[in-house]
Amino acid sequence: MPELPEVETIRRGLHRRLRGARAIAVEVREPRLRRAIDVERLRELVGRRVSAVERRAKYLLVRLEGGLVWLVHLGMSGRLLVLPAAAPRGDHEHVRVTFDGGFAVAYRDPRRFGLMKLGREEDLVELSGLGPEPLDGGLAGEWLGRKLRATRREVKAVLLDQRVVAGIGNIYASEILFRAGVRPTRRSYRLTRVEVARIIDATREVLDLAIASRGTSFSDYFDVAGERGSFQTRLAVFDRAGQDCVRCRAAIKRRVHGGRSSFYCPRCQT
DNA sequence: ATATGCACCTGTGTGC
DNA sequence: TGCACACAGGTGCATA
Repeated sequence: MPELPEVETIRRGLHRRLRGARAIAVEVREPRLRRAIDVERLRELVGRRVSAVERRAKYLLVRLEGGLVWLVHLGMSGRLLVLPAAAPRGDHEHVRVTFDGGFAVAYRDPRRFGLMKLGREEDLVELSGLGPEPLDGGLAGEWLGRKLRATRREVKAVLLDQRVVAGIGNIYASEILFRAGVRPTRRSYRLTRVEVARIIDATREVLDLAIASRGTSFSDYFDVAGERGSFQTRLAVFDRAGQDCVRCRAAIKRRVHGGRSSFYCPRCQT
């Protein structure tokens, strides 16, 4: 479900609510996510205070005093909600961490593709090898440009590769390529310099706009307060097969590749 | 290096 | 109403 804009929206909400709070209880009802939660390790949360909530790619990093990080990935269907401590357990609520101050963070994930662990940052193997953050400025654009020119893969697969650039998923890959005017099936190394520059610009622009809209909610993405995002009303191509292109009125096409759908305008994207 | 298939799970929508 | 099937925002591994 969640890509960079959704995870960033959740990060902001968690940061606001959790900073300075102390965990007082950890309850795991179902440890079997894609990899099982080490429950004993996770219980080391108890008694620790949150110093900040950060994001790396699609991972949330809840920093705790003492140098530990509570790492959460939401997979396809994961959600984090901030609730009153007395709120009833919801469906598929696998983990609940209660904080002083009378509230709790609930992790709900029907498909259980998420990840949750506690560890020192340098031991979190999930974070090593990730590409640069596309919104961090600096050299991320230059790096992405170099990577795009250096591979024969299809450009959409390159954008989805977290080692090349961190945080883009299936929705925003299609949206970025529409904005850049490039078909998802184009071979990356054959892109012109102008096209590469347009992809770099579009990456920033699309992600910034989506964050400003607090993410894309089809049916089941909500932020920590249970609020929907609004970027679904601004999608140009994703999930719009057969509908009119917002620019040229041609019919949007859908293509399936390796089990994943791509959407593009056959007229605007070359 | 690249491509493909599959596995991990549950829920939802569609067509019969 | 039931049933079969396709598909879903992600990742990781095994195999060619």
